[in-house]
Amino acid sequence: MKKKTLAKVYEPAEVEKEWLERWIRDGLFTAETDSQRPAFSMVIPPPNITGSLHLGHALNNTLQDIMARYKRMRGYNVLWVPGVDHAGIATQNVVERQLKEEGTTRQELGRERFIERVWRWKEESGGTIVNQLKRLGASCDWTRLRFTMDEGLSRAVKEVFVRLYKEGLIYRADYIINWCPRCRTALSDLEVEHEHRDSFLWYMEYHLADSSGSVTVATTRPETMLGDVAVAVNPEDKRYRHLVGKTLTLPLAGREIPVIADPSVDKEFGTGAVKITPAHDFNDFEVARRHGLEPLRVMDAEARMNENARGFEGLPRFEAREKVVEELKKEGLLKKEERYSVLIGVCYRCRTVVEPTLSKQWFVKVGPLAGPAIEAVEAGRIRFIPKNWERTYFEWMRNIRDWCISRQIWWGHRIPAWHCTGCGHITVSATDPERCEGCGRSGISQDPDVLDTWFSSALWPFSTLGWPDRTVEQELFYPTSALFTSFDIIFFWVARMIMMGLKFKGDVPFADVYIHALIRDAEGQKMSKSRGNVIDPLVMIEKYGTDALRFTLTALAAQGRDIKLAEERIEGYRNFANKLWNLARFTLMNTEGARTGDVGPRDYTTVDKWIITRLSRCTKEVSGAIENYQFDVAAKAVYTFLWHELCDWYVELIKPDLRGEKGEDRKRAASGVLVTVLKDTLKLLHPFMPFITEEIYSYLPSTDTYIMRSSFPEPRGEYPAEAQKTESVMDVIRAVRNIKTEMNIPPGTELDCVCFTRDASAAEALKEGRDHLKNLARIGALTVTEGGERPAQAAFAVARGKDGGPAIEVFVPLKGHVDIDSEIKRLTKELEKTGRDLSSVEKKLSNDRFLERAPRDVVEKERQKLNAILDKKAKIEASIKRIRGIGE
RNA sequence: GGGCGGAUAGCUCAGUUGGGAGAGCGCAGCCCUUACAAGGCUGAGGUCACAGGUUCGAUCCCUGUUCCGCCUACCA
Repeated sequence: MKKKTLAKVYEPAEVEKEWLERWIRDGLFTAETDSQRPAFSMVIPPPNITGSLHLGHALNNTLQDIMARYKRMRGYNVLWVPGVDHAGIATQNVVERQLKEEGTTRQELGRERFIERVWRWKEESGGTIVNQLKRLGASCDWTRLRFTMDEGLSRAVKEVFVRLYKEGLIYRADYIINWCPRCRTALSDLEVEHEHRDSFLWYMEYHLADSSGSVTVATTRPETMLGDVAVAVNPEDKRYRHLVGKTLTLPLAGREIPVIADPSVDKEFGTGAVKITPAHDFNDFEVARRHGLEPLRVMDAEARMNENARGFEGLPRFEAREKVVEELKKEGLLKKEERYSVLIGVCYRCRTVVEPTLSKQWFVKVGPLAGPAIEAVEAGRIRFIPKNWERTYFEWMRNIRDWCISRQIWWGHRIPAWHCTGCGHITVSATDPERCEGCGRSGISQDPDVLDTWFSSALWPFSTLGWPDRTVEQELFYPTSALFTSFDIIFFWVARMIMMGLKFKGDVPFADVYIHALIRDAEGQKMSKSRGNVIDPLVMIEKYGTDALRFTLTALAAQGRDIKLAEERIEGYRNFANKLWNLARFTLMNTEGARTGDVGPRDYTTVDKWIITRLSRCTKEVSGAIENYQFDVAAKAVYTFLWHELCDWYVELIKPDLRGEKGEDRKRAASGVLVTVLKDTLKLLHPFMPFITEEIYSYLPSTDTYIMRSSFPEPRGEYPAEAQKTESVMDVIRAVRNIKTEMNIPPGTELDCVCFTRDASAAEALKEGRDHLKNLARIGALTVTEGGERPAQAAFAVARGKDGGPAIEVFVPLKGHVDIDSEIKRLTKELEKTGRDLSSVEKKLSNDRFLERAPRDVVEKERQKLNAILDKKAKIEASIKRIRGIGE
């Protein structure tokens, strides 16, 4: 327990640094492998090694950390595995950019030296994101930090590749894929993003070889016509039926191509005749395949026209497009140019327009893997939260296409396949082979391609636990308990992990998938550097503290909705942290001579029982909400309890006790209760705001060294009767305050107060609470009776708790402060409100069908409501009458 | 084209078995009451997008419409 007085304002910087070091030093984040306690495990969605912490990371890891800390406090042996992704294309781009500045290229450097160079870069700059995550307070087991290019993980990748290949689930084939001409690599379908762009639809005329006529085709990509192998029409299309089977002369190229009939052609679009370029269009590829037509590739790796495009060779594709259009125009074959919005695919990394290209690539045959993955979710062995994401998952899984996994880059897991120069056989092996397994010759060379980065990510939940070896970690922690991620990588990552987990571990990789929000700016725009609307979490941490940032993200993270974040929100929760800080400061100022150890029910006053009741409710709500992944609900529950119940009311109510006005015993008990409540509250808050809670806890008389190691609070019991009594007192205080404000009476003015109530308990509460009324409503004499002569010249209000507590008539005699007009105005307003309530209830109760069909308790409730309203209305009316009487 | 989500106070959003509309911020007035002005007290503000339907009763359930997002897709 530290001993120093707290500063007036909470200063996070030093505090955060200190606790982070101590937590790690004392191994508080480290999972045990010899524990009997129940296990709870998660794997972090590995951020890119090139990355820097953004708000998405901050939210994702804050939520995981809340769960991890909560589960630890609940007694679980928690393993949260951290790690970083090697991010093939992104990382290679970073290093290539460096090389460019140095005036060289990776090709000049050579593969081996380039890879060395990337590793060096990783050692120097790759730790950034890890340190940023630590700074966020992420209680990952940092002793188990993994990297997707680690030796162990690389072994897992090879093992998986080999086994899938042997089973025929990985194959190599000539197929049309998405090609990025800038990155000069193949991309998977998911790595292509779609954009609308303004362009044209060009109508080009192809003549029949026998000059007996022509066909006009419409296209958005004229340059690919050089690779056309056919023109297709719908077999149902009467306009073209007579042409099917005839031969056309392809303009500019002079080749002869057939007219074919294929049902995929839309009669309504364009001219109803479409050119078929199988080497550069997905649909055309399929059509050509159905018709046994040989594709013709007309572009090279950088999307320049190749030797098959005679006359255009060497031209970049878009220049070729202009030239093709121009030449067709010259020959009078361009019939029309029509403005058209095209949907194009761009590389998710560099935004270059992707070129669909026929090439030899490696694929995963996904169908057989998808089946069990769908079944696991259907059967509820994996649960998506919120549930509606399951639909999205199914939708994609049921329409999945084979996954292109080879990338023509250097940084990544090299494909464990060796080509024989002699017999052409491919040897696939987890260990580097000496010779071809087909012919036994030694002339073999490894496939130059590397694997899609997501291939290794797909193995993450078990590769990080030591697979393919048998390890204790897998025994204890697989399947993991929960995965936290955002919806944009359900396909990239979540689905693939499920497939691989089921395939290689025979079990799902996680039980729950919690899909959290995406963060946008205050206007709802996605944050991006180009928009300049990025809020940097690190800057926010500097400015407001980590806890404030964490709490903000959490409080805004309602399920199924994006977060719109404005800096003011963070400021608001920084204020909350400061509120807590000052509560602690106040508590410590009053703990001298406090009872050590927990105080118990015997010590509780009515007011104590109220705050204990509220605390118990809050405790239940917080743990229930966290268990259900409703982190925002949990955060708001503590927020309201701490600020608006504990600080606004309880502390104010017991201040006299703490000053010793009720004797030494009560003083010590009161401060004991305060400490107890504060401690529980800190524990409730610790998963959300780890630093400030740990700091404050260290000043309190505690049995645990760390709040992080303490147990999550259990409810301390509820006292409904006492809670109601306190609420009554609070209601009267509010009524008096309201009267003073609305009557323009300075709050400090001492006025007497007369209360009428027939409820014995409420009457007792008010008598007991006399001092509270004096202190918090600043009243003079208090009279409490069942009823009787109503005070003349008095302002009036009916105090009644929200949950239908007993009615209390509150009179504040205004001798010397009478402002008849404003009181009448105030009461009239109140009367109008009551009248509105009345008519809605009366309407219900006068409806026979309501009386017949509504449940009895509902009807009874309405009757009581009616009585209460009528009662209140009568009282206000009487009061108005009396006041008028004064004026006359 | 298919799918998903949203429309509630000036702004951002809660509202989970259909039964008297809530919070935070902002705004207005008052208050330096020795934990906190990064504070306290009080208050104003809403035909719950629109039209139907189910029901005794709908912000909530169903249908349709409008507007706004997002995901997905081989109409060239």
